[in-house]
Amino acid sequence: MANRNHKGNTRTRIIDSARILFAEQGYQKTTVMDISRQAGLSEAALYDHFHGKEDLLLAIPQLWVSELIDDLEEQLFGIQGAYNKLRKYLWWYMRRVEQAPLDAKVVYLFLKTNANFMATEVYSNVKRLYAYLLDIFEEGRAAGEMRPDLNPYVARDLFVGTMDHIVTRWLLKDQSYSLFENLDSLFELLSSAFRPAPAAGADTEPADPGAAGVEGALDRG
Amino acid sequence: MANRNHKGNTRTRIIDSARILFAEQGYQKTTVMDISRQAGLSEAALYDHFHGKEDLLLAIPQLWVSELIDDLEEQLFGIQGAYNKLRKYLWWYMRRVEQAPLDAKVVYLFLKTNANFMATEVYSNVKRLYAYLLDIFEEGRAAGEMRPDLNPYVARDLFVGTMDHIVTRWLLKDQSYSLFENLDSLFELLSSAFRPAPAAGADTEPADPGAAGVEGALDRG
DNA sequence: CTCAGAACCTAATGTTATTAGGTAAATTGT
DNA sequence: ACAATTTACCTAATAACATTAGGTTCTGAG
Repeated sequence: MANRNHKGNTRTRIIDSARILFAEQGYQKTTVMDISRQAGLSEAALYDHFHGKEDLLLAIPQLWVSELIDDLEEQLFGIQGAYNKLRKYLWWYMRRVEQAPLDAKVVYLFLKTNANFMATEVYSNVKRLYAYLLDIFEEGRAAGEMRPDLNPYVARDLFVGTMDHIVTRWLLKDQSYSLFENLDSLFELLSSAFRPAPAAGADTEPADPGAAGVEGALDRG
Repeated sequence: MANRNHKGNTRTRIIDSARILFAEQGYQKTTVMDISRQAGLSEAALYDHFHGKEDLLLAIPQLWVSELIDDLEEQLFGIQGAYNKLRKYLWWYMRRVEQAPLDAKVVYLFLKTNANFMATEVYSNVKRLYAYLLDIFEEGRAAGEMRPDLNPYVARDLFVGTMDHIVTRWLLKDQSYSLFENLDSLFELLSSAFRPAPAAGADTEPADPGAAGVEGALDRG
């Protein structure tokens, strides 16, 4: 018999226990004893696998996020047009969050605010995920689908900020509704932000940037 | 002599010390001893003023946020047109964050993820702050400045999400650049999301909702 | 001028994270 | 096959905090 020498197995078991407990009760209110008990070992044994509680926290979503990276290219492969890619991106991400709410909770609620997060591999992967959007916006602009004066970084902020906001609220409200509610309407709004200002009747190639027109005298900060 | 009986004075001094330390080193890494020492008293004395460390955390931004509420109406008073109000809102908020980065840091990085936050007075004030936007979008739609099919809640998510994203990054990057960089360009993008789809030459009343047109065969989540 | 209570103190107490030091099973080198 | 290591685990400290007990000094009202 003897269940020793699980190798990587135990590590996974600890991570799984921690993920559930952190997502359930929060990082602070979960004790190391809670986790080790749930994983079926002593506190000290946990420290043979992780440097500490925080190290464990950082380890939880590593696999999930790296899988996201791999899946993203896969999912967008073959889709034509910036808006189509954008839409796929949004639906795909929401689905992935819906499928792994615990990982999402750890990332959004406990990791993103953590001081050491920016030094993490998770962080650099998240950045890559978001950076993908820059290419899409560039493509859209180059193809004339999007406004010629579009700043891809600003566009990304708009897109990512909105997405993160939706996800965060959903997580805080304990996934009590569907992430896809209003998503069509949201995407429609986002899309029109990027579309070129249509110059009277045509639906491609607008000439003038600054064609705002509606607002009048605006005050400055 | 005798500096006893400060009454409310000491409470303020504790809050000020905690605000600085939390913003500097984070909530977890700041000890109650750090705070009480900085405020010039013993740990036990601190507990005569606050129920505990978390209670103290929640108390920090209370004044700031309630001042925001009061100031907002003041600032928007007399401004005509939904876009003008929206712009003022954005610039005003960024300015307030810039002026009180420590409070903003506490709210954005330590409070928003806190489980008890939703039961806080700060939370209900933040909600009121955001709810104000709903009125603006309603107004814009009613006046024909904005698209007739605009969902105010979705519009608010777009606006708030983007704003929060910009602010959060700025805070995480230690305020190393100006919050107002690209703000004009950002506002332009946001505005065009809300503007009615101009039906060939006119600038009011587009008939059909689903008038997306650009994207083709889209997959569904 | 007493007395309630405010504001503060030192010194416990309790809870957690983390470490020391050890044991037995498994693995490795010979 | 069998010493020597290494791995995976343990019990029992230790240490860092948050929080509480219980007391002292000052202040101000009656």
